[in-house]
Amino acid sequence: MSTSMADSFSDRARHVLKRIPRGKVVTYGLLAAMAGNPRGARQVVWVLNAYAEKENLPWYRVINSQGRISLPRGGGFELQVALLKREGVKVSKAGEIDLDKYLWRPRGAVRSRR
DNA sequence: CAACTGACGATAG
DNA sequence: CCTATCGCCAGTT
Repeated sequence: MSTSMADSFSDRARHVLKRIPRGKVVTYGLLAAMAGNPRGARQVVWVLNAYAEKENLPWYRVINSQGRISLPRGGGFELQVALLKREGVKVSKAGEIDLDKYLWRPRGAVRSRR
């Protein structure tokens, strides 16, 4: 195949990010894992800062493992909450989101043992 | 090449 | 529940 396949973590992370459905969210760590590096949560942050705006990525659909908004008040928090609510995601005043309800589970990856 | 930087995460107290 | 600390990893300086 082509030799120009970057295949970098950043490329994969951005790719996954674009697949997050409206109204759903993923955690930094989960996104990193889906991109091939379970421990690349911090790289995800880097990717978001580096490409989100440029490539119009749904950066606001990424939250931390505790189900909370990571951005600080006055530093993006408000905007992220607004964008999420706009997609139907309920966000508490403290910035908490119900992961059981909104976490994106690609292809029933977890096989919800019914 | 060493040090630094993050919107993190798991763990310990 | 909360703060502190350490480990991770790629991109920057």
